[in-house]
Amino acid sequence: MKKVLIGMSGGVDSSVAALLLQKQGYEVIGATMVLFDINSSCLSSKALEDAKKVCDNLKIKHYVIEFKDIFNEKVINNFIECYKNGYTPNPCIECNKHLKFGALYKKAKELGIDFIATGHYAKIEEGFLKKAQAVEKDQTYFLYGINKEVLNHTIFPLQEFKNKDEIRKLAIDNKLPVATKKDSQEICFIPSNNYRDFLEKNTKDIQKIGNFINLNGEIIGSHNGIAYYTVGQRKKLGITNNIPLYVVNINPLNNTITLGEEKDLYKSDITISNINILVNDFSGNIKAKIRSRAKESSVNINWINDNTIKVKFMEPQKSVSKGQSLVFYKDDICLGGGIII
RNA sequence: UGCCUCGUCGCCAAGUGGUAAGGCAUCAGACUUUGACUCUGAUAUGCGCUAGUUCGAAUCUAGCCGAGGCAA
Repeated sequence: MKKVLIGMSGGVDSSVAALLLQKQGYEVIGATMVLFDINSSCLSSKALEDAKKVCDNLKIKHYVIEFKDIFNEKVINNFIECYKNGYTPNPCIECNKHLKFGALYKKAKELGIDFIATGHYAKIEEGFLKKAQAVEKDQTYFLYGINKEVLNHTIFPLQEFKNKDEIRKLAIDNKLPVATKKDSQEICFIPSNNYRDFLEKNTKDIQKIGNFINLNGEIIGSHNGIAYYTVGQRKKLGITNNIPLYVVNINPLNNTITLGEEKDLYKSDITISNINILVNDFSGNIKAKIRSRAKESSVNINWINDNTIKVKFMEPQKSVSKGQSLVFYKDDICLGGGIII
């Protein structure tokens, strides 16, 4: 019997995924990763209990695996450093790369388990990472960074579902204790959903008041520190104008933030680094997007070196933020991507 | 000191006798496994103050207070 280690968050998706694997005849072992101090978040201890309950329910083994150190290094520190330097991090992408499809995969191998699984909405076919059947829930954007080799040892049991309702229905029909649990959406280690508070509590010297300037370089107000803003942001600027103003640029060198109008947010030329390519044939009509829920657009690719690509979009993209990821697609295949610099 | 102009939400600003538009900011929801964006909703019993004219005043009148300008 094939063994599979499934990452269980305590939510509906990963619980149903475990159920499906079991029905498909796998020997399923549940694993919940403890990634940060549980006391700091009641949500997290609840999540752990829920995962356990589901495993009891399915009569499968459940491991609790501590990855605090690696999470702290690869996700939280990275998160803080990015914001300090005027970048806008995407912690979920880092977590997928280093934790779920990094440390967890390693752990599975140590335990003599060949496959890992998660409740992600994505598909794996013939070694390709493809968009989920439920396109509107597709999460390949968050998965482009994972190691290609790991793909061949990964199962996404939710890949054929058309929508979330079907999954919830399965959970209810099978009496999973988390069937009606609300979807999570905030950054997992910031349950308050306020990353600015988090930065204040977890770093020193992050508040550095500086100037808001307009496109002509004139000072038009003062900001609370570049870490509190991201390109494209409109709210919480506190600057009045007859038309709305947006952050168009963050300048860490002189601690200023440039504000402009909506029309000033569009860019066609984007450079990325930290490239991860998931296919052998990276050519043809390639499309790309710069945020999970954006529409893809055709691009031209220009390799600068092994780890840097200049990407030119046919349609200008709005609010391009350094630190966010650009992900390539060809039809429903996710080709890989990189981080905007 | 004389004359002129102006004073409407935190900011800008409609309204010029008929019962307070709008934009920006702010707040709250929705959307969303990042950050943002977006969408929806909320926000002045009151228009510098005090009297008066009128059925009715932010809108007219007088005085006062405040801001700016012109003149000596």
